[in-house]
Amino acid sequence: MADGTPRKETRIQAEKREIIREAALEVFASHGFRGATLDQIAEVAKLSKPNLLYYFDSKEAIHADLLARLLDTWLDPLREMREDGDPIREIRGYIQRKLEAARDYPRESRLFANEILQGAPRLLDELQGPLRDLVNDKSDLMRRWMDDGKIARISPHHLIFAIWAVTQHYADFDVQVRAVLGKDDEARFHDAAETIEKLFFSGLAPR
Amino acid sequence: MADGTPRKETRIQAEKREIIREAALEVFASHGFRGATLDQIAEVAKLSKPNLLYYFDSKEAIHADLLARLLDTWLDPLREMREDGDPIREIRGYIQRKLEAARDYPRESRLFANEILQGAPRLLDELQGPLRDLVNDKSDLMRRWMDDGKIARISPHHLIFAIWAVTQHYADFDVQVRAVLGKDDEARFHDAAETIEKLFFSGLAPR
DNA sequence: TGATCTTTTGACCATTTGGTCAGAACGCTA
DNA sequence: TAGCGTTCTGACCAAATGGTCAAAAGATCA
Repeated sequence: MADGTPRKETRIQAEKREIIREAALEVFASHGFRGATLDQIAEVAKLSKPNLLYYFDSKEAIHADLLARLLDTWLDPLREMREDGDPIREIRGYIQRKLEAARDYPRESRLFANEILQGAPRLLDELQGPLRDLVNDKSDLMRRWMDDGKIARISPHHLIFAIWAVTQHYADFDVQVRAVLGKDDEARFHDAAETIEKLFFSGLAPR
Repeated sequence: MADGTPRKETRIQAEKREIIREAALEVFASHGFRGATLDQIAEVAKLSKPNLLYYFDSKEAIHADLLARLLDTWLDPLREMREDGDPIREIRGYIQRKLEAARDYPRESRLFANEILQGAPRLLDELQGPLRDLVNDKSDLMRRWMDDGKIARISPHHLIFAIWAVTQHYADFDVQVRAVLGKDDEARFHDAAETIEKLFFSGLAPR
């Protein structure tokens, strides 16, 4: 087998690569790409540094691997928003899924946030391509709901931004949220859901 | 003058330190603390690296200086929220000021975001002290407004988080916003203001 | 103008860090 | 179990980076 075709991934390769991804996610999410070191990742993964580099070509390669897997996970909650079904329920469901993602996958959220903050050097194409297309698609959908008088008329793009912002905030700015609410406010995601719900659907104006 | 008292800052010192702050803000905001290098800062400031270190003791010291100046600027818009005056107007005004800050001082916003994302290692005390106190104070104020039926009943803490999230999003996630809206949507801050306004005060439910 | 204090610089240093490599250890299967 | 491909490691390297220092250059003012 002298051709360039990589032979099938062995069991050990699959396992170790997964261990490395897990460790790298941990480290990249809390220190950013530049802030993370291979030594740290190796330590968390309990592997030697050369061993890391046996499974991935470079630090960049590990990071790229994580990002590549991230975007789909990231967009799935929005993809699930369906044309049929009650508009208010659909939007509420989307907010809920996004908030759950922030609660259950904060490291992924921070990895993403770190990347965007630095100008998305390794993700720009994805943003301008698949992300943009999906958002435009769902914006059209929401506009139809508005035309039918099912929801208030508002900029769909900025509504989506608002949903991203308020949900991801609880993952990305978790330290700040905790600092304000007190160390471990276990109810914070529940309270957040309730508040966002009221805010987004009824607004602040008194009844 | 052999005592430890630092003698008065000279004109040149004041000027150069300001130039360095400006350059460092630029670099730290776009690369984070670890990602930024003294060489980059020196280049932007058009000074030699040893010259930088003549004005600031270390990379840490420059960063600390920026952060120290940041928090006040950061909290001022919230401080301005007054008990007298119409509640809805006061909250609207706060949102507006925050959005203007995101538009006019995106680097400061990103510097802050970078810091929080990494767990706020150099800012935690400020968050748990002054920030927390101010938020609690304004939360009490809002609760009084709710008791008086002036605004809908909602968690004041999470309302404040929501305001932070949706406004800072336009600074911190600017690349993503641009990627979705198209390269240079000059109206994005105007549209954002309008959308947030409608969302927060009337909500999505159809009239 | 000269003396003194401030500012600037080039050369240099130690550490950190991403990455390489030769060979040893391991594990699968004929 | 022998043989061979896979996995792993210690030693090592070059570049990047934060920081130092002695001395030169520039201000300042009596």
